[in-house]
Amino acid sequence: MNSKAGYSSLSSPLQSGLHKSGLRLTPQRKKVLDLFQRIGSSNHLSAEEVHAHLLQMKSRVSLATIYRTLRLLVKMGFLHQLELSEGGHRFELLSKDHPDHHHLVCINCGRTEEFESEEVVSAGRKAAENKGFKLIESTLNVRALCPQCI
Amino acid sequence: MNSKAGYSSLSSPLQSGLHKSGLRLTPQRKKVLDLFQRIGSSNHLSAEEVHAHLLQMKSRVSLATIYRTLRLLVKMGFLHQLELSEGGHRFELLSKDHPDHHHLVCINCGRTEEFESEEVVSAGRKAAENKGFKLIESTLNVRALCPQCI
DNA sequence: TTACGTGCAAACCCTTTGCATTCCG
DNA sequence: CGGAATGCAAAGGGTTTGCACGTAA
Repeated sequence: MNSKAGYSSLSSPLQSGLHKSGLRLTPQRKKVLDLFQRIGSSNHLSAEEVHAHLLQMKSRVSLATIYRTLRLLVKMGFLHQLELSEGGHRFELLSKDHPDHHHLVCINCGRTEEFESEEVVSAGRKAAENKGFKLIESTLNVRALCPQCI
Repeated sequence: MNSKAGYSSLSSPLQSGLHKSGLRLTPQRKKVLDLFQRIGSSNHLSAEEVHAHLLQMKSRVSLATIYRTLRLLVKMGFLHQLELSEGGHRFELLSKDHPDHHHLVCINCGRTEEFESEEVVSAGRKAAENKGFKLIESTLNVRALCPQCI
């Protein structure tokens, strides 16, 4: 039933999420989210890169629409926006089997590794509690040099 | 010998650091660093804000020079560049009595609190070790809502 | 049919840069 | 004096927006 050949014509999470807010499922929105799902959750793409990837698969989506769509998908919780690069943001798929994680970035070549850490999560939680803040998310960015760049 | 009551005419850290590299101590560079020292290490200023603060104290320093100076002071280790705001970078004074610390930011009003955490520091260190990276710095950014904005 | 969404280009914000002039050492 | 630094304005990169047309529901 739910195999590779079968496809879920019955309202994808994206479609139902959109409809709930009176928004529409457009081919462009579908293509952008599909791209992230196809490349997996460990990839971090910039808006320009999303644009380029789609072009490669013969889908011309304007950059303006890509920016609008990325913002929307972040707000809807499908994507996560990273703050790690110097020039511009990057986005990654947010999935259950790939929860709270942090990034180790080589400041020389940009290579990025991910890791998880319960201590970091609890440190963020404690900090928020101490100051009376309501936690939204905490992200640890580790700037470093990768083996090749040392 | 010394004219006024106790002043350190003998080469400030800024001056000696600059001279070591064949660079010069200019009034502009002095004013920017002085500003950060005057407001203390818990303030996070954007380039525009530095510009405005200096104007208030009747010092016109061009924005271009402020950007150049901020980059220089970061490279020299006097300032630290934060990655937390959506629009543009912020800078803070780096001092010994105010070491490794992290930021709790209200995503609504921008209010920022600082905190320290040994667990976070060691989590970053471990992550770098595990992947064979050479650690440079690790910063935890906690996005949250402050009491007033909840 | 009718909002909502798209594409295009212009506008925007933050930051950097080229160049003539100023000025530190 | 000579090279470094400044100020100005223009250029630059990433992102947003106004508007007319296209299109999902």
